[in-house]
This record gives sequence, C-alpha cells and structure tokens, in this order.
Amino acid sequence: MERTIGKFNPQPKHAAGEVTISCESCLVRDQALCGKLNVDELIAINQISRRRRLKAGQRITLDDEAPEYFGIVLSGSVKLTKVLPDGRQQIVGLLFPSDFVGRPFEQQAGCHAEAATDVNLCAFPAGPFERLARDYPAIQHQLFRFALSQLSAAQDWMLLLGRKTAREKVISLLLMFAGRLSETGCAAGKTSNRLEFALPLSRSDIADYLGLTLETVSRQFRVLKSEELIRLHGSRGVTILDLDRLRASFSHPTA
Amino acid sequence: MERTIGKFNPQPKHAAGEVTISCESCLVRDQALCGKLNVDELIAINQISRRRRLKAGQRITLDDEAPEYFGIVLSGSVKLTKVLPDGRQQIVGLLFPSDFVGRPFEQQAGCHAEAATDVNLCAFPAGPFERLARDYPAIQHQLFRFALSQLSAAQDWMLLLGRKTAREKVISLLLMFAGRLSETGCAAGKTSNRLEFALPLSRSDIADYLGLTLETVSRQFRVLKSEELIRLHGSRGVTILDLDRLRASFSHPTA
DNA sequence: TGCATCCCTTGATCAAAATCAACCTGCCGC
DNA sequence: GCGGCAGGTTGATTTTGATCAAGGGATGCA
Repeated sequence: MERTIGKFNPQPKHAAGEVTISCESCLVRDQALCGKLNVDELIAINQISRRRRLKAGQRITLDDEAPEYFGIVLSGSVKLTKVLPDGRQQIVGLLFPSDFVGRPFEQQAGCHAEAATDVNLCAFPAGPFERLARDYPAIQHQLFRFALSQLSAAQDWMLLLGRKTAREKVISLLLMFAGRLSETGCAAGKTSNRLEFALPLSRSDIADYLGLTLETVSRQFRVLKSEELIRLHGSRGVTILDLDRLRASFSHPTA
Repeated sequence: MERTIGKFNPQPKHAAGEVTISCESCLVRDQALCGKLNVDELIAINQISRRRRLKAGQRITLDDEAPEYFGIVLSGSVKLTKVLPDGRQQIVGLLFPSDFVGRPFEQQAGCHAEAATDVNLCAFPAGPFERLARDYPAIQHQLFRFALSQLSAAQDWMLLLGRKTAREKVISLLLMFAGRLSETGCAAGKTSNRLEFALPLSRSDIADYLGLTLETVSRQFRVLKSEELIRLHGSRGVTILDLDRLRASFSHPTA
C-alpha cells in the first residue's frame, strides 16, 4: 500500500534546539501511526512536530504531572517505570522506534518516562496535538489502536511477571528484543536464526523489567551462555546463536 | 454536567434470549462510556444493543478468535486470563460494572474472557459496533480513554506482580476491590472506614490474579484476619474492619 | 599512571513462597 | 442421613530467587 505525501511546504518555525522536520524522509513513518494517515492529516501533524534529542537517562515525564509534549520514537528506546514509596521499582513499558510516547487527554502521565538510550523523538506539543486528535478522527483511531497494542503487550508481560521462572523471563526478554529490534532495523542479523544486537537496558534495568534482582539476571545470562544459546560481548552486546533452539529451551536446557 | 436522553423510540428487535433495552433506565450509564455521549450517539448505540446474561464461568471469547460481540458490564465481573502452554495461568484484567469488554478493530481477542460471577452485559454485535465507532468520533474517543485507563491499571498491576510481597499483594487486592465495588454500589459499607463485600473471585482465581499459589493467598487472608484487619464470612465474604489501618499495615503488621 | 567510579559477575547464605500432602467444611444429589 | 466433591485451610518440606558480600573490568579523570 504505497503512499505519497505529495508536495507541501510546512512553514519552518524554529526554536532553540528544535528544527522543523519533514515526514517525507521519516524512516519510521510506515510503521508508526502516521503511516496510516492521509496527506491532509500528515501535513497537519507535520506542522506541529519538532525533532527532539534526548540523552540516555533524560527524564521525559514524571508520573504525576501532565507532559508538555507527546511524541513518536525515531531511534533509541524509552522506558516507563512505576516506583513504590520505598524505592522498589518496576519497568512497565519499553518503547521502540515507531512507538507513540504519552497519553493524550489524561491529566497525569501515570508513570515516569525516561530515555533508556539516546533517543530521537518526533515531538508534538500536548495541546495542539490533542486538538488535532479531536479534529481528525483518523488520528484518534490510530491512537486507539496503538493503545490496544500497548495493552496487549502489558498483559503478556503480566503473564511473564506473575507466572514465569527467572530462566523463562530472561529468554522471553531476549526473544522480545529480537523481535522488536530486528523489525526496527536495530539488529545485525546474520541469518534468520542468528541475531546480534545491543541490549537497550542495563542489567539493573533488565531486572526491574523482569521483576528480578540484577544478580539473578546476570546469573541467567551466564547460564544461557554456558549452554551456547547466546554469546555476550561487553555488557550490552548479545548474539542469539540459534533463535529456534532458544525458543525450544524456554523452560529447560536442551541437550 | 446533567444530560437528558430526550424522547426516542428505538424499534424493538427481538431474538432468542435477547431483549432490546433502553439506556434511560441504565444504572451504569453515567459511569460507562455512554455517559459522555450525546443523544444521537446514545440512540445509535441503543439501537444495536442487546442485553446478555452470562452464568459464572461462561466463556465470552477465546484469546485467538475474533469476538462476535463487545459489551458493557451491567452487573457482575468479567475476568481476562492468559495461559502458558503448560497450563500456568494469569488473570490479566478484571472488569466491573460500567467497564467495556472487548477490543474493537483487533482481529484477536488477545486473552480469554469469561464471567467470574453471574454477569449482565449490554452487548453490541462486533461489526455494527465498529461501524458506529467509525461514524461517531465521540464513541471512538471514549473507547480510547477507556483503553488508556485499562493500560494504566495494567501497569499498576505489573508493579504489584513484579515487586510486591505476598502480604502487599493481598492487601492491594482488597483495597482495589474496596474501591471498585463501593463505587459500583456492590459493597455494603457501614462507615467510610469499614466495608463489607463478596469477593468476585475464588481463592484460586485470586492466586492467578496475584501471581501466587492459592495456599499462599489463603495463609495471607488468615494472617490479616488474625491481625483483626479483616473478617471472613464463608469463602467469599470479607469485611475490611478499618480501611486506614489496612493501608497503614501494607508492608508490616501494625501493633 | 594511578585512582575512583560504575556496572557487572561470582559466591555463600537466607528466606519467602512453592510444593507436596492431609484434612476440613459446606453443599449437592440421592 | 450419607457419600462425594469442590473449594478452602493447615502443616511439613523444598526450592527458587533474594540478600549479603566480595571482587573484576572498563572508563574517565587527575
């Protein structure tokens, strides 16, 4: 389903550290919600978009404040976390390129959002974006569908958190990364069964994502390595040596 | 923000076991998504709605099939579960009166939905409802907002599943029930600090909701009972004797 | 070059919750 | 009233992953 944007010339509006971008050259457009919009809607959304660069660790929103902007991840990953009063924390969502960041029409962000790696964002100021969503039902429709896919992912993760063992959690995480990172072109896959990529999270973040301690995560990586299922390079690099065998040894080591 | 439906006479269409209902007498309308619709939208939605009664345990959808209808819970509770190939299962959502059941525009339901108790549903056939959602942006808007609130609840639950202790999980569950059941009028609260209600789930379902075993759930109930925080009547009846003290003894028993 | 820091790994021990196993209890049909 | 059964409780034991503790390796800076 090919689409052309046609000719349009959004008036460039410049502000400190921000540049007007054009959807024409956008690499994630087809996978993002913009990919399903028509030319008018795309022009409208392009008019209010500003590129934003975030360094790893940079906060986007606090859980109890209304965010000033929403956005679509162009590169890198954004993590969403919830924290208990005593400091225990849980990563409740991880956003990859083409994912939408933020909750239009909600008063509170609901969780802390921060850049897990360096991030490029196609950002939309909250107010104008909400107006656009109201004016163009197609935008609202795409937002709804994205919310449903996020809900579905959250429910899969609940099954993981509530019922899977440490080994199964780590393998599920690797397979999830393999899926998301290869579809967004962030993985260097040799064959269909072998895949190399950089983990977007530290050991401690992985622990907070899986509901484990970082020691347990580290040990499980070591176990998978000793089974020749994965290879580790430095602290962030991973190679899945055999995706099928990794899936097969989900619950128990395979001979 | 008062609303009136005005006069309208939907043509009654009868089918086996189904009756046309009127939104005028609907008890959950104000809290459900219908509460935010205008007269035209309400009439349109009323035209396609059929009341449906489900007995406890009755299946609504399987996770890999497209549901034939969506609905709004009028009474009772609906549980959403995910299952691992070996049978381990996790309840990933619980729907109360005024909540919307189903995922419009998705090909698969994503999880098993079944009546946890006897349920009354205001049901909408899938196709016509999706057409309505496309025709009336306000309906889509309400669906979107409901999806966001579900997402938020799911994320709170992820924090519970990943980071809370058994005691904290059980207390969180009781407080969640207290909130949802009292706002939907299903609890007999004596004072603001004391609340009595029937658990909508069996011990084993509670275990599947909290990511625990049923033995652990049973033991935690017993502990809370011995601390005089709750009282148990039969297997489903609970009285929270002091909501504040229950909240305060979240992590550790209070003297 | 050396020191400090951050992140990760590894080992020893501990504890929370799972598992295994009876045993109640209330409810149903007969 | 009696047997059977589902759901719930209780106890003994085991296990998984947490906790406590120490050490390693990369990176940055003086």
